Amino acid sequence: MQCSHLALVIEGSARVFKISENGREITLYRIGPGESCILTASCIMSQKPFPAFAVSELPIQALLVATSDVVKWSNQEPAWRDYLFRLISDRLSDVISVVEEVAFRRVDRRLAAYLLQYTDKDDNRIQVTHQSIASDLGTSREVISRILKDFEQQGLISITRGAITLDDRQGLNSKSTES
Amino acid sequence: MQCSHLALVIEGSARVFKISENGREITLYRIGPGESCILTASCIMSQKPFPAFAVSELPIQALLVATSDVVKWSNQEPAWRDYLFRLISDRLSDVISVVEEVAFRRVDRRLAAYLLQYTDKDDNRIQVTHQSIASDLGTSREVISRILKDFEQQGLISITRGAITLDDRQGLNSKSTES
DNA sequence: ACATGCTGTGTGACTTAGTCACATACTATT
DNA sequence: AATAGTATGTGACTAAGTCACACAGCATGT
Repeated sequence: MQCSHLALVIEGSARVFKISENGREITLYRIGPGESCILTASCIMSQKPFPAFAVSELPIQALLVATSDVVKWSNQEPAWRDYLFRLISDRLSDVISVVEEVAFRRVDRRLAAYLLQYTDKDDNRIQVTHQSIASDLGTSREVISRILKDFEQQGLISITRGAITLDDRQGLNSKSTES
Repeated sequence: MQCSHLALVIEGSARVFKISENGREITLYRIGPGESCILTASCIMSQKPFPAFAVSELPIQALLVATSDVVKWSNQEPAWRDYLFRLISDRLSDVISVVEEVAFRRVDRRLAAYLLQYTDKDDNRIQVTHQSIASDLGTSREVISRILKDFEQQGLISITRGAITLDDRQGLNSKSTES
């Protein structure tokens, strides 16, 4: 995939992920307002192909900047250049964190952290399928289902089709951080 | 860790890696001649702390560039700026590859690929401990020892203390690529 | 030479993770 | 109510990671 434009996200969000031959996925990072698909930026500046996929999660409103302008501005505008640098650097640390997570942390802890991070603070509910959690964490659906069931039996959450409710944030939190 | 200089490697190589609480390690990428510790670059340009460790493997000869110069040149020299961009971009794809490997590929396949990549083409020998392979691939020593033993029993390699000899590159190669 | 200690490797038993093949349950549509 | 499509549950098996410890190879000093 060659990039002809750089998308500057104003509203919405997108998920950038890798996909394996057998169809498993793992999220590398997300892009929110004020950010941009830095892989695009990266492949614009270094003229290389794009090593991952991206899909929008929330409807996206974005500015499209032509590659020629991206390059031109980075020649003329220190602020723009700094913005690009910071963008790539941030993604680099994001992806390094993912490596760390996948290589070192147990799935149940990562799942607990995921739930705490993405669940609505107001109603303690999150609308997701087990499959989409699995795709985020880079594991398989069955694994997520089983751990969720475990959490439920420990009274930490309640599971319904397509949604999860957190009943004990405290407990989940200690799960996510324990040894 | 704050970075006061950017190291431009002329000779030698270094390994950049993450380390977990329990002491397990995983290599993120290596730095060779003509490259530089881009995490350093990254944290210079974005003024953030450094998210990993690096150690030299082969004795390193390097140019140290003061951070002030790094910034100044990137304002004035398009070529220097492009060099920096490409460096970070390359690291980003390196690390993304690592994510892919760890999340999706089996350890035996990764180990076979590792042996093929790092073993001396002339004498088909590589001098490494099982532990250092494990630290590279982000797994534990026992796992590596067992798979190596497996490979040995299949006649693919010979194991001696501190070194491995490849007896069947072909066979290893099909191992590393099979489904 | 031999004793000592350090580093590297082997192994069993156990837990956690991933795969495969299904069964079952919930929802929307007709 | 019947059906199709999506979501979840589960058992059985393989792969990977952990823990505890045995043992082997090599260097050192006396």
